[in-house]
Amino acid sequence: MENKRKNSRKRQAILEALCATKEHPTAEMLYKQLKADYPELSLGTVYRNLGVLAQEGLAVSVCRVAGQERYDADTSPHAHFVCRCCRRVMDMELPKAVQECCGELDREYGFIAEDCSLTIRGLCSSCRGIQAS
Amino acid sequence: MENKRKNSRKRQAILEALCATKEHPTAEMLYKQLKADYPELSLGTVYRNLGVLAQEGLAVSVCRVAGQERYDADTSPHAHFVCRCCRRVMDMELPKAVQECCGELDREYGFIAEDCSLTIRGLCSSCRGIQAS
DNA sequence: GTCTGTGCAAATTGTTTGCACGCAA
DNA sequence: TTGCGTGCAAACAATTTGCACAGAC
Repeated sequence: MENKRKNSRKRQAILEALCATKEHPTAEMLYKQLKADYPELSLGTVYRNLGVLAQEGLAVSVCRVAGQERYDADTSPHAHFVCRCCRRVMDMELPKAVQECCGELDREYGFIAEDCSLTIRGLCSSCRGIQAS
Repeated sequence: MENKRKNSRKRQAILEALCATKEHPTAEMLYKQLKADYPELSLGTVYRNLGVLAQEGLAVSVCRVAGQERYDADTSPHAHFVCRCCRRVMDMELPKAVQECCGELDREYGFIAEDCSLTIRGLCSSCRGIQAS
């Protein structure tokens, strides 16, 4: 019944890298970054550990951008803005009404809300000047 | 400059099928359903036309469930509930605060909001009794 | 006749997995 | 020594794409 997980240096490194950034990296971005310090690291290990960390609640997969999943170690309730031009993912405040709405789902629909994700897509402040369409 | 698109019977059928359901089907679900009436239909055509319809604003890809994208012809602002057990996707009301928040992104962050998606995951009323974990 | 739409199958791509070995406990 | 963790490469699965032909205009 106990947690049989061992301390793995690589899992630790993946979590630390994820905690240290606000970029909401993809598995591949993490892989490339960590490859410098852990030359023998493999992409499969990154995916496997992101899965483990997600199960443990230490990380979440935030949304998909350009076909790739983005990960975040910040599990507090917040919303995300995704720029369709530079593809950055940025944190935003989550309107209180959304959190309240989750609590009311039970009463209103009989649903149990376990996870809530608000994602807004558009153009960020840097890209709005560059791009028109 | 004109719309050079021809009326394609299959594209029409795909859009109609999408309009007629609240199931937020996957490309494959649409394919299987339409295959009855259009035996020569191919899955690639469904994907291609979903892309075209999305570009024209007649359909949207709503969210990913179990690795597959779900599509919707209802492009009015609303939220979605995804049951992790039966994997149904259901419409919900979008809190007014969320729509307001989109309008304020410009002032607050300098972002231009183009699309807003609120997705809540959990257990639906049918599944909550069946499943515990 | 021209040009868009389609079937088909191959290609692409993000992610997962099997296996043998490595390493933490 | 036990059994989780990892590298590697193959497997997978959803989606995309090239090409030749079909059908709408």
